[in-house]
Amino acid sequence: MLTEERRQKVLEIIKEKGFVSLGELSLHLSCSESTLRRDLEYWDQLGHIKRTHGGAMFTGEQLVMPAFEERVTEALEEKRLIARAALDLISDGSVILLDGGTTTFELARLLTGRSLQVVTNSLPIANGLSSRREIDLILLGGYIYPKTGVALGPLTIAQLERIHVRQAFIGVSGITPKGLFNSNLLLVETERAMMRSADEVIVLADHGKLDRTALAHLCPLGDISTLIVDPQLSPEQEAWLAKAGVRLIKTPPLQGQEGGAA
Amino acid sequence: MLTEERRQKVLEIIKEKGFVSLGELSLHLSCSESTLRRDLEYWDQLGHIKRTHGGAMFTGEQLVMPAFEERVTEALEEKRLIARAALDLISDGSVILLDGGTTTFELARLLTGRSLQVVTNSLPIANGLSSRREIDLILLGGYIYPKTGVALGPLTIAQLERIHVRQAFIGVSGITPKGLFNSNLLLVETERAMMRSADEVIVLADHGKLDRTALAHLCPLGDISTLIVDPQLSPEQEAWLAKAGVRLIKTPPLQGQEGGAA
DNA sequence: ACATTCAATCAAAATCTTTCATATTACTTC
DNA sequence: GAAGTAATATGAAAGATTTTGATTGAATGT
Repeated sequence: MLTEERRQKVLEIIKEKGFVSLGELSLHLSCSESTLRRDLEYWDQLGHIKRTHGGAMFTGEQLVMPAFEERVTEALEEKRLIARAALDLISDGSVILLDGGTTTFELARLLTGRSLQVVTNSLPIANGLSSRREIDLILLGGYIYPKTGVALGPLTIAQLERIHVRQAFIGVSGITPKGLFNSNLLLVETERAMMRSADEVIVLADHGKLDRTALAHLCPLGDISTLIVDPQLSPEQEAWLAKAGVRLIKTPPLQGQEGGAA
Repeated sequence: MLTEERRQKVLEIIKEKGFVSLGELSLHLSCSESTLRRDLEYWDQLGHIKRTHGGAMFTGEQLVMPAFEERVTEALEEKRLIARAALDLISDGSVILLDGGTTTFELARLLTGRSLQVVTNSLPIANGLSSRREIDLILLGGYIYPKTGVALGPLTIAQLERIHVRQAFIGVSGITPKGLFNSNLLLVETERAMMRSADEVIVLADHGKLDRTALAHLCPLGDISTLIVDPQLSPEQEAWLAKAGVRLIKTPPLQGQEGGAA
């Protein structure tokens, strides 16, 4: 097999799977791991993939999985449905803000083709949207938190003070009757600034986030306009959300659920 | 068989299969490998195929990669040498600013392993550096110019006013005795702000940029501290650069790259 | 602390480029 | 139309490059 041909196959596999390990690659292609490493290096240089310890992930041409956390695949279908529900709230030509996070990332993927102004502090989202001509992208700068690739801190907050958006879509780690939580103190500072900049605050969360807390308290429940969640939440949870005056949007139940078709 | 006829067959086979090796080609056509190589060379020149080690691949109708990645390979070796020369100017632990552009991108690539604070308005650079733990990354936000993925405009400028860096590395489209040029008006505004934020302004350019102008005038020559360029510039060019008081750093010539010559 | 995984290096194999002599084609001239 | 000449195409060989798989010590993640 020709060098180029093999490289194409390598890229194809990575593109298909999102992430591969070296061992997995060498199952498909008969050549040494050294060679595969070199191929990964090659595509990495061209920016189509990103090498990681143990393998590589696709980052090229399209909206891609965030290069950051592996939680992405967790509850993926639910996140997609939540993102789709969020999409329905967005009208053409408006200005929205997208927080970092896996669910907002899913939402970003769905925005293609819509004429919008999108503000975000998330590197993966900016990445995916940057080549879309139909979308005006405004990136929030600041200190980049390496773990998730979002901009945080005083610079980000200062920039938010000069920006006003119709809707802000926020992801959180936990929701309890006490309010919303996220895992990082700087992050919640930044998210508070986002909320101040928005007419409407829409929180995206799967039911797993309910009744869970995290390190940093973001705000009381009353500060948000809308919560979009999948329908698998308990009646009690629904009750205290209603009591706090949160507008609750439940996604339709999973249709093709069951059995992760291999 | 006529030459033309054989060449057509060669192209046809490549188009059909996508990839072919030389051996495979010579099964279908009875002539020497030398001749087939010349045929591949012929079609390669016309852009219908791309020669590779061991054979060739069809490219006639394939889509081309976006502008950014394409330009990367142009004068790549020179850019790398320029980037390497720039690297020598950076001391560990310092704060640098990287403009967008292909040469600064090469520089960013070389930064891995150095403990630095890096400020950039370039999405591709931020991408590459975001997971490096040894590097503190500060991203400049703003309107993202889709063509090159850099942040521009008033938001970016406002953010730069709150930042101070030791060295700013800037890429330009043209350099003449009249000064520096770039292709985008918003971009030069932003770059001026970068220059204001830096103690030292270092411009990276290959010799092809000399004596070329572009749409937007950035600044007179006197405003920059240092120009790093490959050594293929004319004596006149060197003269007017010296006259303007620009510190000129020439990279070593391409061929004579010392180092690990075995 | 451990087991992986990585980057760097090396030698062998494959392939490439260059060069040259020969064969073929095209063109000129008579 | 035939012979001679220039231009191009071909095949083969030598030396330079590239690719590859294996091996090493270093770096990384649990």
